[in-house]
Amino acid sequence: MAVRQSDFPSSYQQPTLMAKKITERAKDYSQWYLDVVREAQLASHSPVRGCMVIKPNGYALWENMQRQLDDMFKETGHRNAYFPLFIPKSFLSKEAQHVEGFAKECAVITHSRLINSEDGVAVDPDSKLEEELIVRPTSETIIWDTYRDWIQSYRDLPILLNQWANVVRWEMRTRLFLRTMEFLWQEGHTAHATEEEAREEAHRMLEVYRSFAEDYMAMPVQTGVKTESERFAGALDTYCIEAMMQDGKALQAGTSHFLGQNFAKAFDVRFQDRDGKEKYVWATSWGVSTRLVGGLVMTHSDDNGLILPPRLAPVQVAIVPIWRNDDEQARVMEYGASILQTLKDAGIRAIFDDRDQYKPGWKFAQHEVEGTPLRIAVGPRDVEKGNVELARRDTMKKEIVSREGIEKLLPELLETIQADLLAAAKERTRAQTRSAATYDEFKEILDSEGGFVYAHWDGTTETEERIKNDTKATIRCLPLHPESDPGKCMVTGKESPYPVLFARAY
RNA sequence: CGGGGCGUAGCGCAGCCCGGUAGCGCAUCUGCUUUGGGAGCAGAGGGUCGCAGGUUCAAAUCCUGUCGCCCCGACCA
Repeated sequence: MAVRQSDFPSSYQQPTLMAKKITERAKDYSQWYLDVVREAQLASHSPVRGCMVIKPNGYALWENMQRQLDDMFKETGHRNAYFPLFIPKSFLSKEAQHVEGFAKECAVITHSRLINSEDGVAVDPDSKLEEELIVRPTSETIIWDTYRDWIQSYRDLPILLNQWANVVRWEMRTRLFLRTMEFLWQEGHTAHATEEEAREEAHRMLEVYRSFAEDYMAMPVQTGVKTESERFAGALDTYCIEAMMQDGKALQAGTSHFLGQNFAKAFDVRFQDRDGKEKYVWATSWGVSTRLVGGLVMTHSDDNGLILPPRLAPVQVAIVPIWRNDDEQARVMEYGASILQTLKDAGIRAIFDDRDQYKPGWKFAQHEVEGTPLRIAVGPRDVEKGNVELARRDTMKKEIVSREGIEKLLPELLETIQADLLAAAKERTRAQTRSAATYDEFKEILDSEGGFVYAHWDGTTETEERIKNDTKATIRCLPLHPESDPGKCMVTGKESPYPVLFARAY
């Protein structure tokens, strides 16, 4: 795994918050989530409605996600590029379903200037734009407008690009990380000569997301394909990864779209193929966002705060020194510093928390609430005996181990924690996944336990809509490679070839 | 957009019903003592009470308006 040495984050020098107050999960999950995000100092609400300030702790986590995902994109042949934040209004209207999907949530730029006024500044009415600009809700349109100029021949294909960017969707109801009006994400946009190749690409990137979620976030996911009503506006097929949160609600954690030739036709992107004929290009797009941070919080954390999987934790090990007097301090500091060096040399992201304005107990609590996977405490007794006290965040268990060999022990232990978190999340998700034979049973499960529910469905949008209205549950996805398991739709009794996955979702 | 809540010190809040010129905890600063699970004592600094009107001798408090944010429901990643 890619690891990086880390010095003490500068944010740690700043005053920290008052005594932590985290609502118990069982009491109010929604409030618990907000409390954890606040106490772990991941993000805070901004002065702007629905937007957030991502604080250093939260951003470091996002950076680790970015770094890993970016490596995975590069490994699958993609390069990064950057397209503008602003999109001419006319571009949005070129693909009919795409417009319909995003029209209701676009920020529109109408003027370019402010003037002085009695209350400070006002919009200068003389600066009205000839063509209004849309703040990108996603970049298909401007990218495909550009691809038209890049593609003439089959030799120009495929184009495999990704961009890291911010996007804006004017949401009515927001929640830190899970749904904000502005969010950070990556969006891949690829162009292919054949349908088969584009479909392969969409599946390849879905697999990248699945493995990232499980291998790095330790967040098990269900993969599948969306129904027509849940499909990305403008896509022929939307593939997704769906994760189950602790409270029994599903989270769409990533999507990969097979766009067919919709955007190629809308933006007139054609190429001359080997056979000399002119054809429209096939497309995909795929993305994950800072929403993943919210998913990570809700997958692993507990009533004591954040729990981070070691592979993504900005700080993997925090070393806390303990002493009583100057003499002890000198010895403990030297001991701790040497351990820090040992860990850094072993490629572990470690910090030595030698701030003397905080007592050890305070630091213990702080590193716990911030989710640091491992804590090492070193005091005079440890110096004398050549030991350290190791504490695991996930299990909250402590043990004394010899300082000798920690450069081997700790990397293994971090991987053990990573594996244990995934196993625990898998087991929880398994327990939260059920099947319902009848509509009554379906409702009963949703109201009592929540979670994923497999049930038969007749394949119509009408029935899907009715279920949503009755129960607030939606079809999260249809299996990618369904095994034949025929039954009757739990609502209409019509034929159903296989069960599909339902849940109430974020 | 409907329902609810909240704007008072950096953060979290009390005070408002019953008007009298602003307080508590944490944080910050100084000093001393402390340090194996969120330290103690003593002292200190810090606030246009969201904004604008109005009532009044007097408004954080009452009235009107306005702006903003958060939470719960209808759309979405």
